[in-house]
Amino acid sequence: MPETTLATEVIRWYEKNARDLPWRVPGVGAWAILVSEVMLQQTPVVRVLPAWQSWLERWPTPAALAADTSAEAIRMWGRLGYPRRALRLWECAVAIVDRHGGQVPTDLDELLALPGVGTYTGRAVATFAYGQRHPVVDTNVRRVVARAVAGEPDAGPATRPADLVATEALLPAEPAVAARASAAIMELGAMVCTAQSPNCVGCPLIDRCAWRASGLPAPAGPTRRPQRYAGTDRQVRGLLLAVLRETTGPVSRDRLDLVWSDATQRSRALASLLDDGLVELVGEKFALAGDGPVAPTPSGAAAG
DNA sequence: TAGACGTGGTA
DNA sequence: TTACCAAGTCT
Repeated sequence: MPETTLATEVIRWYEKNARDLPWRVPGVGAWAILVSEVMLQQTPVVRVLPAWQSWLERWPTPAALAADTSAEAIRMWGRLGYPRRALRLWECAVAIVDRHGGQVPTDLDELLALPGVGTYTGRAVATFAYGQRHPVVDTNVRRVVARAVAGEPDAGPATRPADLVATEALLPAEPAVAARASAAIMELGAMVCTAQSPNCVGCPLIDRCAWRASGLPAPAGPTRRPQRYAGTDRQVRGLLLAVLRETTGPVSRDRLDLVWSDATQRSRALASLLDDGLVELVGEKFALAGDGPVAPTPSGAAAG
């Protein structure tokens, strides 16, 4: 058994091999890190990079975003995917201004209470922005721990409390070092211990990996049903939203009818967008939420 | 807890 | 071309 800990080994590897990602630059604020974490949810780094830059140039603080409309946030989100994240991030900015004086909270429970901030994102912000000691468990970390520690070919489909416990057990005592370890394990999962074809030869854990030790057993079988996209409501929602994103004001139903031939599915998709709060009804027309004719401003003359 | 929720790149 | 996958969250 090696004398060093798993965390020490991975941190050492990280020092040499970490990518130069802008949200990892020392001094980057909590807001910038929060934005990166939300954008990174289910979205590859290469696509987040330019979006993150633009977003922060326009809205360098939660207050700046909160002062703008949710419609602008949804527009700026562009084609990153899962546009509900844009709306939640905007709601998040509003909540940060309302409840925390414009400062991203440091307390984990307060972070977790923010819209769009879940088990992973809350701990990621508390850890990477504030240097606290929390298990930061994403799909990469779960995979590394499942393989290296548990000897299993892959992690389960969702993060469970047990995953947090197992990861916490790997963290060094010192908060700053634990934070480093979390970033390093995540990076290892993203760059080396990948889902598809792990590069075991380049892995710092090769000599202590339980999965490797048991002969790299293959995954049991089809873990989940494949997710189709073409022809789903999801695709129709995307088409509908794309039209609204590219238009400044409200759009007629006739215009939206052009994006999809099946009226039933079209209506269902539009209804779900309204239900999600991504789209709003403006008279007979439809607009991005917050893009309505009258955006009530607290300082405005209108009484309301 | 399983399923919904975008989008685009790679094999 | 199909299938999988990419730093999850919410219901």
